[in-house]
Amino acid sequence: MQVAERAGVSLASTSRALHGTGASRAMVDRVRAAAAELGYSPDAIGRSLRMKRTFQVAFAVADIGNPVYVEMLTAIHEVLAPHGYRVVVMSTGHTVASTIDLVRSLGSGFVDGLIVSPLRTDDELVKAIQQAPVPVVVIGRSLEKQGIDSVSTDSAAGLGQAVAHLVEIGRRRIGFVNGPLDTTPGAARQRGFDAATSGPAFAGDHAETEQADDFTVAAGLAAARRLLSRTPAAGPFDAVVAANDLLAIGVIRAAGELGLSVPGALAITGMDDTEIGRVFQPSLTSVSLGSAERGRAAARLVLDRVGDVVEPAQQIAIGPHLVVRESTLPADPPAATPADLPGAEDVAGPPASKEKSAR
Amino acid sequence: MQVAERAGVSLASTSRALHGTGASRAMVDRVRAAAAELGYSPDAIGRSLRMKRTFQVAFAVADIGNPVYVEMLTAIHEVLAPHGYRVVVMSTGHTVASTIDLVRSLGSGFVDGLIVSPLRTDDELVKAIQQAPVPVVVIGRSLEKQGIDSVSTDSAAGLGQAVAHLVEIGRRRIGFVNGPLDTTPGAARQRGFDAATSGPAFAGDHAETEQADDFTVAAGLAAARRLLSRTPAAGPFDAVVAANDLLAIGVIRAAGELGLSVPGALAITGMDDTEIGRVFQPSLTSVSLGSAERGRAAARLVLDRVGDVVEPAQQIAIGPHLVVRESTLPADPPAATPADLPGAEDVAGPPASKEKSAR
DNA sequence: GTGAAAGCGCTAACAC
DNA sequence: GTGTTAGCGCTTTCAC
Repeated sequence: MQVAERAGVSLASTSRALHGTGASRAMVDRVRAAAAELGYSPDAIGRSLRMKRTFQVAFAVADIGNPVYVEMLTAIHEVLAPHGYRVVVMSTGHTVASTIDLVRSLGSGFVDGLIVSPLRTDDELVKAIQQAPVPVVVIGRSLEKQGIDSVSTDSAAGLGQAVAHLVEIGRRRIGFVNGPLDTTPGAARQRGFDAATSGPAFAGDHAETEQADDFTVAAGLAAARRLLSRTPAAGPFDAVVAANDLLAIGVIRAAGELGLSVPGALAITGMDDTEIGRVFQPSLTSVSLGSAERGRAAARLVLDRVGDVVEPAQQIAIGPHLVVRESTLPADPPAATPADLPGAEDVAGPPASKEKSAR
Repeated sequence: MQVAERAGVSLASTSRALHGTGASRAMVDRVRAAAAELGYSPDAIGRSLRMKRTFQVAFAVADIGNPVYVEMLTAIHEVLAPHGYRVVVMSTGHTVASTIDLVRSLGSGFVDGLIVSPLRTDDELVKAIQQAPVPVVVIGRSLEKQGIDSVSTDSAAGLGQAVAHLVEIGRRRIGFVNGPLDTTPGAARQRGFDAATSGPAFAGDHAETEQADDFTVAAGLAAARRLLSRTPAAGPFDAVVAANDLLAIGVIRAAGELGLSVPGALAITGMDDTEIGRVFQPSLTSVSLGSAERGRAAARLVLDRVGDVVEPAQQIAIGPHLVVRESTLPADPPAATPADLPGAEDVAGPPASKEKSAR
């Protein structure tokens, strides 16, 4: 700041001039000019120390490479950046313990808030979040009762939508390829499948689950091989519900290996409605969980909180909705592309830069 | 810090005890205990102000959603996190001007270094980078002569590899679907294609370029439709080289529309070797540009620089290499999946968590 | 509307 | 090996 003082005014005035409040036109001009000349921009750290705000928000997930989290990150960034907030990417690690460490590390005050989507949760983590020194928003299961801001979606209901759709197009023997049950999404989706396929409401003849080791294509392929090698008494499977798009693509590949046409012999649904599913051949029917929307909602929540809104914990729910594409088309069309790019039908969301890319 | 002083020692000792240097066993134990009791962790901002280091590095690209950048981000994070560095995600915007603004903003000192991969570059940006107050590493074209650390790859040569491969498997009439020419990658790849298909070394009969509006699936589909609607005098195209994987997938879809089998009637190559290409049906032959490796290299470079290594600007080149998959298989196999998951053959790189995902 | 001065939390000299 | 002290760059009272 000594530098900008070359404008012949005090430190205080310089600060005031550069940062809005209470300075005369003349002062502002003078200081601005001097600052421009010297190529000066105020030090973010000094500012942070004084103001006790870093203008940074952390986004933490287990695996930043996951398309779903990438969509969230993009959305979060888009909401936060215009407000002058930077986004710090962090990893929760794969265990609850490492996630707790992460939350505790907020104590050093390098961010004003945290958006976290933990794969696994327990009471200790909940407690750590409750005691966190900065606002924390959880994307995942609802924690309203625990007094924690959260953005959730009903993936169990989403699974119900997928099953209902398959039954509606005449499928009766439905397999479910799920990911690890000890994860929050894995557990929720299992609940959804079980609910949808048990009781008199289920019009199908058979329902069966096979568990994949992970939410990946490779794991989906392996699990689907196991599932499809079995033939239920009611007859061979005519549909498979996958717990996410990556698993679903593994299932499609397994179907290919076995010479099963998709959707002719085997209809397949995914979940998350990711780009990869939209452009796949056949394009993938998927339950959208509104990843971008959840990201935006979470970002707005932290923004509220850091702006010292002190209302009680909020819970925002984003409804799942099914997007029907080729992989569950009633008739088995030739391997041609539909008139427009698959996925064109569901450009309902924001006019975001979906399918954008380069280099 | 007043708090931790409850341990009955001075501020300085507390700092020393918590942060390594020169404190007795007893002191360390005592302070650690007190700190643990009070749930204290040292304030990152105060520390930064004093040390003039933020322990943060920014990673800036035009579009964080692009799979290539996601791979880089993951790799960068993996290298930096163990060294105690946080990663701040930023956007370069789509114009050179906005990228220049970004570089200038480093003046406020919120990060210790920047890794940037600009789509477009000009002299002014180069100058801004040279004058930047913190180390900047550019991923893209080589800027060694300009005294800027850079990590580059020879995508032009990579295009040559793709063309050579197609010629080798007997293709003679090769189309090229490129992205915008006014981008650094677009220009380089055009140069590569032109070099590979002109002069006596080219054993093919015809070479022709069609430009897409963007590096996306949709743009690739549109461009491929235009390209394939033309029939060169030498005969219909029997191969298409795409400037990246997303464009290539657009080309595959266009081929589907026209009833052209891939690779039977039309062999197709992509570039970037992304997950989406690896799992696609048919899996995509692609020129790997070592995204993760470039990310790691860039991260190590900034790490060197912030550790005040003062050597002259470095330039690290990552060689492109072709990964052959189904989309250019000499014979047209039935639509079955190969024995293992496509892409399994090229797990040469790090044992990274490729195809990892969840939720 | 402007200047002077205090102090955010920390680490690194510097004495002892 | 430990305590004392200065000061990093900024914003914000508090006087004027």
